[in-house]
Amino acid sequence: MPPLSPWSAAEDFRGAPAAGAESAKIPGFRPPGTDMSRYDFTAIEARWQQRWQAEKTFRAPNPGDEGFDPAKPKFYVLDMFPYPSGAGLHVGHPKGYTATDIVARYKRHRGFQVLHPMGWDAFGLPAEQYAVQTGTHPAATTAKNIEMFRSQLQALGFSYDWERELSTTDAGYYKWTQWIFQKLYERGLAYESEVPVWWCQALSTVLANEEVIDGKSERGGHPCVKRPLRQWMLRITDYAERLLADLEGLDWPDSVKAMQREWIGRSEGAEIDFEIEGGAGFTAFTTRPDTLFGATFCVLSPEHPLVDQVTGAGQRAAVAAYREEAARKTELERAELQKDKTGVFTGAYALNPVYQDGHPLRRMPIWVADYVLMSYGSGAIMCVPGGDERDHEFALKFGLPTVPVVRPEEAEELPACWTGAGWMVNSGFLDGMAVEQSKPAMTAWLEERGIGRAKVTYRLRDWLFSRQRYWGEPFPLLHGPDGEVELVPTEDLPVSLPELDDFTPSPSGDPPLARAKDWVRVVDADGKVWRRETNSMPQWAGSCWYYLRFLDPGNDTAAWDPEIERYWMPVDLYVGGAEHAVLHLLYARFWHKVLFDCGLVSTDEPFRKLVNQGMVLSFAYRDQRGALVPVQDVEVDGDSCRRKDGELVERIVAKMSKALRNVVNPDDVVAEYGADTLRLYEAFMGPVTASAPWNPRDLPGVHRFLQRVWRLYLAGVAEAADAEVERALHRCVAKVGDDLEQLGFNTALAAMMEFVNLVTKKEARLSPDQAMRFAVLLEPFAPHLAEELAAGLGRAESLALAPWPAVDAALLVEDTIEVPVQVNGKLRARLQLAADADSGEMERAAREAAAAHLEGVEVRKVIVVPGPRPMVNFVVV
RNA sequence: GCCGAAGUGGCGGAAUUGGCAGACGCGCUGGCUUCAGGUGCCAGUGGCCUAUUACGGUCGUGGGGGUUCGAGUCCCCCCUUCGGCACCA
Repeated sequence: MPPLSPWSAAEDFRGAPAAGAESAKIPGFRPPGTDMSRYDFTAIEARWQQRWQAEKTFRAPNPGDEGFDPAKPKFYVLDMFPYPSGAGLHVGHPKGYTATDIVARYKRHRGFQVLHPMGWDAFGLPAEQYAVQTGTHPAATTAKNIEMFRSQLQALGFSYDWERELSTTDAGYYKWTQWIFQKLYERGLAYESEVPVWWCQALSTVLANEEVIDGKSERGGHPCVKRPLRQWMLRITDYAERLLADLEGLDWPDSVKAMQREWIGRSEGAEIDFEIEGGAGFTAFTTRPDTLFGATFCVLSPEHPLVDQVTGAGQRAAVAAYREEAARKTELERAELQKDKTGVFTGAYALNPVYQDGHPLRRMPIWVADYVLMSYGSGAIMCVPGGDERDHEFALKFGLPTVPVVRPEEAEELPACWTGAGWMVNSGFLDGMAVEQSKPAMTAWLEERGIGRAKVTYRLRDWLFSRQRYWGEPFPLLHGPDGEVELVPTEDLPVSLPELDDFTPSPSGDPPLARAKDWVRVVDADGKVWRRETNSMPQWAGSCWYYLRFLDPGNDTAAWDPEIERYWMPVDLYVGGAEHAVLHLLYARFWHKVLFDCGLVSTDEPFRKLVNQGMVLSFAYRDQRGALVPVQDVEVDGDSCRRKDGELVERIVAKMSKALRNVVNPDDVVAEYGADTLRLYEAFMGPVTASAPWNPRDLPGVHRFLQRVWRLYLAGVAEAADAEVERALHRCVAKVGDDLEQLGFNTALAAMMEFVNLVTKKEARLSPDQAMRFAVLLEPFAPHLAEELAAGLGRAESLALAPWPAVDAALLVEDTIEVPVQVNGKLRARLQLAADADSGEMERAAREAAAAHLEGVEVRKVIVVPGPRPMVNFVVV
C-alpha cells in the first residue's frame, strides 16, 4: 500500500474526493499554480470568504423563514457597531469582533441558531465637519467609509449575516428611529425646555452633560460653555428607579454596573419646607433630616430664583456681584476652586421649625454660595456644620455657629463635625436615638406637621436630546403658527433629510436644517402652515435600538415583527468598549424599557450579558528630545530600540492614535500573515477583558502554530487512531469547550497548541476522524484554515454547522496520577500511583518516597487529599 | 477624596472549590537542517546556592502582618497602576 496521502481517507466522510484531483496527494481544491506544500493563507482565505458569501453560509433564518428550525435554541451575539470613520479599522476593532465571532461559530457547532449581525452607527460629527470643510456631502463620505469598513471586516472572515447589515443613516432605518421618538412623545417622555445647556462653539452645537468633560467636548476637546437654550429633552429620570433596580439581574461587569448606579445617583432623605422670615419660603432636600436640630444656616444656589426676592437692601450689591461671578465661572473653574468656599449673606433668615420663636437657633441666616448646585435637589440646602464637612468648612470660614447633634459611639468628647453613625444629642425628642432610627422619626414629625416628607432624589438629569446638526435624524415634529407642536403622522415617516450644499448653521444662527426652506415649510390640507423642527437627534438615538432592527432589518411595515422579536431577544452576549459604560448602555436600556411598556418588546432589559473588551495598545517611540518617532522608522534589536540614524529611542505603550503614529492596520497583518493569524493573535493576547500592547514580535508565534497544523495534516492520516492521541484529543475538546463557555480564548488556544505539540512530538498522524474533529475545534478561531482542512478530508459542505465533537468522560480519566508529597508544606517527592489508589495506599507510598525527610522526626499529622488533584502532606516536628 | 478593576519570569500571560506557581506563546541560549534565511526542527530557559553522569537546597506571585497542615488564591493594613466620579446636600 502506498503511503497515505493526507486526504486519501476522505471517502470515510463524504464519498469521493472533490473533483480536480490531478495530484493524488492533494485532491479537490488546489488552485492552479499554487504550491500546496506551503500554507498559502492568501489563496485559502480568499476562496473561503467567497464561498461563504456565495452560499450564504452564515445567514440566520428568522421564524417563518426557510431553513428555520424551531427546535434549535437561539443565541444572539452582538458587537457594538462601529462608527465608520475615515481612518478605517485598526487592530483594536477586531479584538472584540474576533471574540464574538469565535463565540458565534462555537455556538453554531453546538446546535444553536446564531444571530450575529453587523452594521454602522454612521450619523455623527466627523462626516459633517468634513462636509463643512470640503463640501462633500456627509452621505457620500459615509458611504465610502462604510465600503472600506465592510471590506476590511470581510477580509477577516467574520461570520456575520451580511444580509442584515444596516446603517443608522438609511431613511429605511431612521424612519423607525423617528417612530420610536413618536412613542416617547406620545407617552409624555419628550418635552421642550429652556434649560442651561452646554454649548460648544467649535462644533456649533449643544452637547449633553455626559458629552462634556471638564468643560470640554468629549469629541475633539473643544471648550464649552453653559447657555440657556430651548431644547428637546427626554424624561429618562422617570425611569431612574427601574434603570437602577434592574441592574441587579444583569450579567454585566461590576464596574459598569457601579458606574451606572453612580450616574443615576439615588439618595434617600426628606424635603423640608422652610419659611423665610417675613413671607416666602423654599424647600430643601436633605439626606439627614435627623440633623435638623443642628441646622444653623441655609444656602441657596446663586441661580436660585428666590435669591433676588430675599436679598436685603444692604446686601444687594454684594449678592449681585457674587452671582455674576458665579455665572462667569465655568463648571471647570468651580471644580478647581472647590477647596476654597465662597459665599455671601443675603440678609434674610429662614426659620428652623424644630425651634420656637425666641430660641437662639430659630433664625437661620440665608447665604448664597456656589457650592450649592441649582441642578441638584431644589438648589437650596439646610446647613448642619456639626454633621456635614462642607457646611462645617463654610461655617468656619464665615463664623457661623456649630451645634453637634451626633455623638459617635464610644467618644469621650463631641467632635466639632461628625458625619458617621452614633447617638443623637442636642436634638430634643430625638435625643438618645441612633442616627438610623432618628431619620424616619424626624421625617414622620415633619410629615405630621405638613412641612416635610420622605423624598428620593436622583443625580440623573433628563436627557438633552437635540443637536444643531445636519447629519442626524430629523425630529418627526411640526411647529404650528400658534406655537403648537404636532407629531408628523406615522404614515408620513420617514422625515428624510433635505439635500443641502452648505452644512454650516444658518445666518440666523439656526441649525443647518433651517437652510432647507422648502423642507422646513409644510402646508397641511387645511392650508395651515407649519415649520419643521430643525434640530436633529444626537448620535445616540440610532444606537439605542439597532439591536432590535437587526432582528428584522428588511421589514418596511414595522420596525420589527413581534414573533421574531420574541424568538431572538434578549441579546445573549454584547461585547464592546468600556467607554460606553454609561452613555450608550443607559440610553439603550431606557428606550428598551419604554418599548417594553408600550408592549413592543418582550424583555425588560436588552442585554443579558455584557463584556467590555480591553484596549489594544501599541508601542510608540520617543527620541532623546521627547519627539515622537514614526514606528516604521524604528528598528528593534533585542531590548534596544534605535531610529534608523542610530539614535536610541524610548519605547512607550499607549493607545493607538494618529498623533503617536503607532496605529496598526489589520490589512497589513492580513497581507503578511493572513486573517487566521490575526484572529488567533487577537484571541491569544490574553483575556478579552484585558488591555495589552500589540506586539508584532508575537505574530510569528501563532502563525507558526497554523503552519504546524497545516504540516500535520499534510503529513497524511493514520489508518487507525492512536490511543494516546485519542485521549489527548478528548482532553483538548473538553478544555476548549469549557474555556469557550467562559470566553477563555487564550487558554483554549493553548490547549490546542498542546495537542498539536503532542502529536508532532510523537511523530504521530491523526486518523481521518480525529483530523476532522480537530478541524471543528479549530474552526471558530481559524475558520479559513479549518474549512480548507475539512475540505481536504473530503467534506463537501462548509464546516460551519458541523457538530461539536463529543467528549468521552472515560477518556478524560488518567490511569495513573502524579501525587506530590510534602513535608511541612514543602515539596519533597512525586509519586506515580494508580488513579484509583485509596488514601491508605497514597500515605504508604508517600511515606516511602519521603522517607529521608521523615527520619528521626515525629509525624504529627498526615493530610491526604485524594481525587483529581491529589497530594500528601506530612506535618512533622 | 470616593467607587471599580488590576499588580505573577526579560515580555504577553496560565493556575476549578486554598492543594506541584510560571501552562501556552514570544524572546533568549545551545545544537541540527538549509546555497541562503524574518524558514523548519531538537534541547534548555524564575533568582540564588550547591552538584556536575542524573541529584539536591533555598528564596520567589507589589510590600507588611494574619488564618491554615498548606495561601498567587482567604482576612487586615499599606504602596503602585489603570478606569470612572468628584462640593450631589
